[in-house]
Amino acid sequence: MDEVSRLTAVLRPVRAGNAFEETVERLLQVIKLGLVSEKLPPERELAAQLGISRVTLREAIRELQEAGYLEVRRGRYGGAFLTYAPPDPHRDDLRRAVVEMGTDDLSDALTFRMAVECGAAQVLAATPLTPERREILRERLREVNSAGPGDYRRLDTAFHLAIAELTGSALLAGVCADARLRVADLLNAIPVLQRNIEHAAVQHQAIVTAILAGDPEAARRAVAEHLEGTAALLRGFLA
Amino acid sequence: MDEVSRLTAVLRPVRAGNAFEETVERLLQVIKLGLVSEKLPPERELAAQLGISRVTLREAIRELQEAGYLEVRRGRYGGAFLTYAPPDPHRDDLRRAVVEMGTDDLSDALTFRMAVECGAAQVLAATPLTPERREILRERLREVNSAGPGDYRRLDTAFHLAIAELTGSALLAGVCADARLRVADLLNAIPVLQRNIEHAAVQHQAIVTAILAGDPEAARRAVAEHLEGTAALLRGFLA
DNA sequence: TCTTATTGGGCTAGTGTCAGACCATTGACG
DNA sequence: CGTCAATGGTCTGACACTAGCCCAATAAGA
Repeated sequence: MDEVSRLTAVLRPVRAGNAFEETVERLLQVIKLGLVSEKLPPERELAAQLGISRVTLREAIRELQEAGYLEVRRGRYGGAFLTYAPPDPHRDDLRRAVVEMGTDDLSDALTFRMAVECGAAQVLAATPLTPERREILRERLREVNSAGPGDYRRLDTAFHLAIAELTGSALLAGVCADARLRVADLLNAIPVLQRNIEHAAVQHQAIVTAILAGDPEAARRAVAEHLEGTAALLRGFLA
Repeated sequence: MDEVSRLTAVLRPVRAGNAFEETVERLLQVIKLGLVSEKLPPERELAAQLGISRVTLREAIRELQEAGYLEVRRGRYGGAFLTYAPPDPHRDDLRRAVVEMGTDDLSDALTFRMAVECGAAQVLAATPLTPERREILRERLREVNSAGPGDYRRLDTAFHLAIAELTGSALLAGVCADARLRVADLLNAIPVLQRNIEHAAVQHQAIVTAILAGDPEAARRAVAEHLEGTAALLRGFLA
């Protein structure tokens, strides 16, 4: 590894694409992850949050509207309403999603997710938590445990993101969200089986227990084991 | 944590600023971290790597030239040559750097760095490594151990980034580089004492040993202990 | 000494993006 | 049934950024 290759991580592109494309991507992932339940925030507000102009945001919304993800209504109490229901996944969908993504990108994304989510759990476990924050974590766990089939992915994501957000680091929360977004299409293509949910519930419980006990080692290990399950499943398609 | 706050991580700005500002920032950090030793790559090449036009890159370079970081020479074998030597740090510099950064941002950056670097080490330890990659890691360790006072920061950074890069995840390498960049000014303001170097050398050795032994637990713990030292020092200024 | 490849310097036409203002529509509520 | 606040729809002038091209300078090597 010479000087040149040492620079690749730092001299990566300053911006991923044009503002329009990035906005479409972000909104699409927000929708697919179920992070927004009914309608998007008003355009002016959303544009401000995303740091783009209303014109650009509207172009992105129109794209999603034409693709059938949104229905836009004018007037007071109007907005961009979600018209998206995650399709019932089949095994072929998963294979197609994996192929579409590319093996290198998938491997990259899985490694990335493993690292940042384990890191977040470890840091959170090593942090003194206020009773309020401990309760938030427990609440997220309860939510995902009581989720119906349609809500499961959404609440599972919310649980995992909560771990990163509770560290108080916006940067860390950002990369964890990013890591999730990168595998969202793949996760959506995996059928949610009752057996998997029960298995995940045990692991989620272990994660929360370790964090609340202030045990970074156990927290890290629990998250690693949890993520290894889906990672192994997805990697299986790489062969 | 309601739906709105759950969105903050994913509805963050699509782009940090304009291309010019971001480019200046990136180049400045590359220079300050010592990731490039003599001169920058040719403009056309650098612009392509950063994903920006030559015009924008040239504006950024001119800014850095006027600020005294670079000297630009025309003609064949010309280029943007570094004219930057890290100043001898004083305690006041560190205090000033911490105040300038802001306590929230500093805390965020330290948490972020802890999470992603521990995550990277853990993942790398859990990955089967080719003999070549094992040797690269040992080589980086040797380099930092044999570093002179002027080279220490640079090679220390190279060692840490190598861990992330060896995972093979460009995303992970990117965020680890980013994490380093965010605390670069602060690290540069900390005097490099012989005692600290010796202490760090022991910890570096422990990190490498754990990774080569394939022990994610130990790798994570070693990195955490290593980073906790500087983190504690910097946090001391927050009081 | 001359040639030439490589590099920075500069220009232009075209596109992307923005801020801000104003218009159009809608539905709750008095 | 009218009012009005909130929201999407549209336009404009300005600026940022890009791709591509050619020029100017430089130093190694013939």
